Amino acid sequence: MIFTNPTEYAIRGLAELVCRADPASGRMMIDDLVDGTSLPRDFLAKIFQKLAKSGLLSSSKGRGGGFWLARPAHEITIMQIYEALEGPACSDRCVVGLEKCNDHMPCPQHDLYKPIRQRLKDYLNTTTLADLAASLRAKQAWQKMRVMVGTERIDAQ
Amino acid sequence: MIFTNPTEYAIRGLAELVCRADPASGRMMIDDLVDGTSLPRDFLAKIFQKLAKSGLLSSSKGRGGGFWLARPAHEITIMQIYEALEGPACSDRCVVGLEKCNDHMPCPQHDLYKPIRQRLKDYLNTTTLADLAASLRAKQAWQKMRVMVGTERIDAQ
DNA sequence: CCAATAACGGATAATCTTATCCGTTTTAGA
DNA sequence: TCTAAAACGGATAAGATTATCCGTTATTGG
Repeated sequence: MIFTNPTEYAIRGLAELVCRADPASGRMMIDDLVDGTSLPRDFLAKIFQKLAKSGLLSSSKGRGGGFWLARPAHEITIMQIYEALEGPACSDRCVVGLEKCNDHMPCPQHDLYKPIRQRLKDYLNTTTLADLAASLRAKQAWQKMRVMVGTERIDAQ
Repeated sequence: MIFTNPTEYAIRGLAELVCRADPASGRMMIDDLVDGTSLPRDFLAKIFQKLAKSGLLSSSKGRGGGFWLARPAHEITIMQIYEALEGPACSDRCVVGLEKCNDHMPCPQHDLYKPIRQRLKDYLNTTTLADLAASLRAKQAWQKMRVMVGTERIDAQ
């Protein structure tokens, strides 16, 4: 509905990175990052390379290499990830796809949809990787608890 | 961002239908509907056939045939068009794509995004073809006015 | 009843997205 | 300095989406 496949991989991959990277260096290899998850190794590697080029990630080759955030997790927003992968201002088209619709030549739907679009943008702009990592940790703790209590099959999937 | 290409074509095509069909019968042929627009004839025909199968449109073959709304324009919502083409409940996944996330096993992001998703759904559920047709008419009148005043090139696309 | 016409529907093509593969380059540790 | 290891990057494959084509079927007006 909102993100493409690669963008979702990126978000999940980055959240995993923040959660599980070596605390001292913040660094992690793709192979380590991927295991325990269902993220596709090669494809995610390509995506991370793109994120490195766009300046969200840093990387180094060779032994001891890997990826790490180019700046603190609380300074990387979902919007930045989104735009790095799907291009800038990719959320500004007319909702209903009428032709040549923008703020200067609006159709009435444009104005009706505007607050919704704005709300979404606010979410994307204020939610950071730090938040996502916290969410991921919370979710994992939650699942672990459920397994212990033995209710994990009740409403799985 | 929200709709696929075919869904946008459908929305535009249906809005055109409502605006320009024969007022008495509400009926219109694909060929007439398409001209004057940039809508792709054959592809839109396929989409309209799908909408006919799903019960939003009625159609008849042969001479004097064409398409017409199966019920009044104000009773057809964007959501119905959307679901006819992209499947039911297609807007309920976890925003950030964490695995197995739903209302029973939420991640925190799930709850944060919920009101935004709800807002969007409300819009899709309350906006009807009648509204879209009105928007289309307003937009066309607006453009016509601009052409007459001679300012149409100032901020065109 | 015939011919023109319009939607129908299956086949196919084109394009874009998603995914994988593999040789290359870089780096560090032994 | 050599070797193993890791990201890099180009090529390619696989699949899904988007789009077109064309013969078929149904309908109606003449």
